[in-house]
Amino acid sequence: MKKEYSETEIKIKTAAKSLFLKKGYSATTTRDISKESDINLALLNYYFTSKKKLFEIIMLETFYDFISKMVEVYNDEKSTLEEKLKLTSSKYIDMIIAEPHLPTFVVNELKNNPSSILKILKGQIMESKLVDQYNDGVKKGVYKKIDPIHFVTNILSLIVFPFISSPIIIKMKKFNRKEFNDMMHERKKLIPQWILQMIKK
Amino acid sequence: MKKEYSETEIKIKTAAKSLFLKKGYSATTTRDISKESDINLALLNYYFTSKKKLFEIIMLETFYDFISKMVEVYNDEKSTLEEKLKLTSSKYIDMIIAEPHLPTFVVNELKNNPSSILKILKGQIMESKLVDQYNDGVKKGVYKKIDPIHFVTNILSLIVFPFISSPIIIKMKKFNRKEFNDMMHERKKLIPQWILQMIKK
DNA sequence: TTTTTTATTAAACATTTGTTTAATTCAATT
DNA sequence: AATTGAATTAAACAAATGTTTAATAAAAAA
Repeated sequence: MKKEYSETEIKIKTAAKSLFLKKGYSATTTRDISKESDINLALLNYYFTSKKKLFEIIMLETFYDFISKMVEVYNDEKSTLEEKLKLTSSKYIDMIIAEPHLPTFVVNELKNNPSSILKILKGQIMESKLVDQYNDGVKKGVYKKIDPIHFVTNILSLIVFPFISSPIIIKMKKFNRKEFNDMMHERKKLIPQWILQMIKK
Repeated sequence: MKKEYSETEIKIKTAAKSLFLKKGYSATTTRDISKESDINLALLNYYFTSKKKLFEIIMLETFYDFISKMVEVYNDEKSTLEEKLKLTSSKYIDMIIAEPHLPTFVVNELKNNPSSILKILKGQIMESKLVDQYNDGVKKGVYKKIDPIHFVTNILSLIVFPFISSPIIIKMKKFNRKEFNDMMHERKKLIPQWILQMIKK
């Protein structure tokens, strides 16, 4: 599964990831990548065969990082449902602030290439500890009886979508980047509260 | 503001919109458009000067449709806050089911071209009747005192994001397209309820 | 040291792509 | 019917782009 990459390969991958995330697959040229990584153009094909292959490697790694961050938290045995909500919000918001292009990139590749990406995604979410805990709450009569897919969907929506629509928010509130990020940090606390209110009877 | 388009211009625009929405700007070629619209390649430049100009026209029209649907409902004088929530959910979900590529398209162009798109967006949302009604509720002590930007953001997040992440949802639940759409229809009722629970004290 | 393999480079190649040209057809006007 | 201007077409052009080649440099193995 893992592969050891040489120094040049890492240089290429790093530059390519940055460009693919920022501009997407089609708008990124191999010459862009060679320039950004400061390697000779031919080395891209020498090491990665083709632009497409290189892209697929990066895409899979990126998507894997994105999903596994969620899966880990959702399947933690010790934490409560509320703690899981807090940790997920916090981790994701930090991750996306550090890499603002991540959501649109993932979203686009989901659309263009759903099958290959989604191999990663087995039952790790709908059969997670978090969903169990939610279902327990339903049985105990403290949570409303709604298909947990809505619960899972809503968490991700409230966390991720604001980043995707950041230009709108920034415009509407006349924010600068810092003020926008502050708003996102604020949501780390708010989202878990909101989610709990949504599911409570 | 408005322009009368000839039959051929409409054929070009229709095909171009469909392709730009599906594949994005860079991945759509002028030859794709000429083929799909069944017009001669040179006519694209004859009528629209360049691929870029054509794209900008389509992008602005599309974005305008997307936003104005929200602005209209939000500024309706007669309806209550709850009615506005219901109507927005319902209208948007129907719109996106009919044009599933819309959200990712808007999202991408927001990222690539925020300034030109957002000219459309003045204070029509943050100074809307809906936000007034929310602020009234806060004053009356029935709603929690939180910056209304969160309120507005959450509405759009819960409506739009599930479509963007549809491949994930479909995979997790082993849905087909119809079952996914049914889930979205279900959310027309649920989202207004959730939003109200989120803001209530 | 010599040989062999691996890494790197500049240049070339073949397509693709956006755009333009120049000729032709069509429609409206005189 | 003749003329004018707009609409349409096939072909060509120039630039961009992904990939390959063939030569050279560097590193590893003998």
